[in-house]
Amino acid sequence: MTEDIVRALGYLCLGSRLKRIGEQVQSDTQRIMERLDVPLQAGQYPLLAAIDRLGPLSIGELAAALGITQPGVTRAAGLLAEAGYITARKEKGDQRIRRLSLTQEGQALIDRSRQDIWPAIEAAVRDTCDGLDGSFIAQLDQLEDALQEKPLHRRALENEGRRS
Amino acid sequence: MTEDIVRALGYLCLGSRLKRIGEQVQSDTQRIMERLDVPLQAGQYPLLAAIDRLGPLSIGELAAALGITQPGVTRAAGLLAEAGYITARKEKGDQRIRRLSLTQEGQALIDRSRQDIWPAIEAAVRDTCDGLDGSFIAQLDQLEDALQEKPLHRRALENEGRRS
DNA sequence: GATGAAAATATAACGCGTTATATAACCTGG
DNA sequence: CCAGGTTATATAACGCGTTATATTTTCATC
Repeated sequence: MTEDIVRALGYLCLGSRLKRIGEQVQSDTQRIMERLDVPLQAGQYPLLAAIDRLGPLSIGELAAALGITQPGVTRAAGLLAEAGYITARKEKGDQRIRRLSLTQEGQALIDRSRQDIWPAIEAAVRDTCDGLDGSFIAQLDQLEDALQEKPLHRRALENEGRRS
Repeated sequence: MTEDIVRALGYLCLGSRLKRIGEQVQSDTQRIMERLDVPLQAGQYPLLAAIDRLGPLSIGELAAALGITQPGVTRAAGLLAEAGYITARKEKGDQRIRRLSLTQEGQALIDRSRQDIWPAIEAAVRDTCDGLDGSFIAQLDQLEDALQEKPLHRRALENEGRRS
């Protein structure tokens, strides 16, 4: 087994490493969602959650709320609209603004998520992060090891078993 | 200023958040590299560093060393070969394997990097991470705040000034 | 020593972020 | 009241990761 260079390089590769761990978490999360029949990409949840939490938002407000760029939101919102979870209507008064709201299906999905899906994901992630301590780099090491040893989706499964 | 939803959602959005911070770090790092006239993408450094550190590697070994998938390495290696920093030659004995080595320019770039570039990047990142403490989520909050307040490239600039 | 499985790499298509730029609606000063 | 700048969104092109699959070479077995 060859050395993990990104980990070995430490501060020098912090960006690559954070992206790598983030992708791992997203991919594990996706598996939890698939098992619970959630018809979304993991990355689309924040967008829906933002509208749910803050009320109907413009594209620009969403971009600010999510910390991503406007074209990213425009595209993601297009996909979610196509899937039927949000709708856009032009703002009365300023026709440039398209205000995005949840549809009934979108709201239903959020309701179900708040009830069943989000708690499962959150518990799995919290479980993984709970034991971490020490410097930032040390915690990244531990987090990667923990995800490797028991991925989020396995933790979610075991939590589910324990609860039923 | 609207609420930062990804931060507010905490464990639930950890994947999105790690990716977001990673992209921020990469983008700041890129600016440091541009100022120092490094003709690379920040994400290409780990690949060169791996070959430098471990010697000529096959595509598969590189993928393992970097923790990314083989097609990702194939493409990145193609770009670095095109740019003249690495070469591939078929393994004597097993013609399936293409072993990647640094060219003279690649080695020169690495030498310069070890001397001047990597220390600058590493110092800026270490500077940013040094004060972090507490739980993982707490450290992520602090890291984002620190990057926001003084980006890596500004830290690198100031360090340079201090050294000269 | 041919044949079929396994291994290494390549290619294609996509996800999701980015930057740069185009378009359309709004606002403001002369 | 319109000319020009600003603002909101859309579009295009790219970066860099992924999965799925094709291709080539090797290996093992009969």
